[in-house]
Amino acid sequence: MKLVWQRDSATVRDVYEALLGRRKIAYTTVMTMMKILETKGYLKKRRQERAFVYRPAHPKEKVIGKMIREFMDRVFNGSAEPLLVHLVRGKHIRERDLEKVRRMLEESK
Amino acid sequence: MKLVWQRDSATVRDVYEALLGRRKIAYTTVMTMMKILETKGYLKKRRQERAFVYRPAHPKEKVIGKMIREFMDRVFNGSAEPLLVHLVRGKHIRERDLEKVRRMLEESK
DNA sequence: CTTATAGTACTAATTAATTCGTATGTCAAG
DNA sequence: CTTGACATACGAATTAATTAGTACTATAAG
Repeated sequence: MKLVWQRDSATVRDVYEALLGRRKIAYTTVMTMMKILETKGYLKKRRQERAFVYRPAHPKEKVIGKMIREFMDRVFNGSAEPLLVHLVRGKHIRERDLEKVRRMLEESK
Repeated sequence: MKLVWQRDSATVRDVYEALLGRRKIAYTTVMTMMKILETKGYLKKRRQERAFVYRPAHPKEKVIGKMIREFMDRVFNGSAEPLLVHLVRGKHIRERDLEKVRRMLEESK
């Protein structure tokens, strides 16, 4: 998914070659993965020339939002607050970013 | 895991009965799950009377911290800031909780 | 027309996770 | 001593996810 997002659209070959850099994998494996992502509704495909070109079916923001929500549901029974607390209190986050968040919160007041 | 945390310690039977409330499941299934959690280092067991009593092997905070980090790595390539931004901007979080976070941030300044 | 190439479709093998059954042991009640 | 309740150990069946192979098609080069 990330790879398709980065490129906004990508063929199986594009993704295949990008993945090859990191690990050994078969071309058809990538094909299968992308087909599954398609049937699950994360990618759309469109024939272009000989090959399929895949693009995201939904805006990235939306998908990530859904992932966050699922994570929250699973780990914190759906409430965001404890997650925030962890993030702020733990050493997950750099001081510089904290400052950014402070400002954001001020604005949205 | 959640169930053991809630109880601080639990037998297979405890967990089994708690799960039964939600879905049909076999006693031995729960046993296997807990044994796996043990070999993976999430639970410790200790014989008590006839049965094993399981307790968390690590403090809950620590485990959850690890899960958050893994999630961040996977989804945001390891940086916390975009996750924060999502949480604050999206409708994941109630106004009341936002206020709490604001206060926390002020204090930790 | 033949062949090499790049692609898909379909199927199959592999691996990992989940769920459960059977055999067996222990203890307390009768 | 026998039986029933309750436990574990071990192995196996099931299901889901991941990875890959083979057959077939279209196209462009020669």
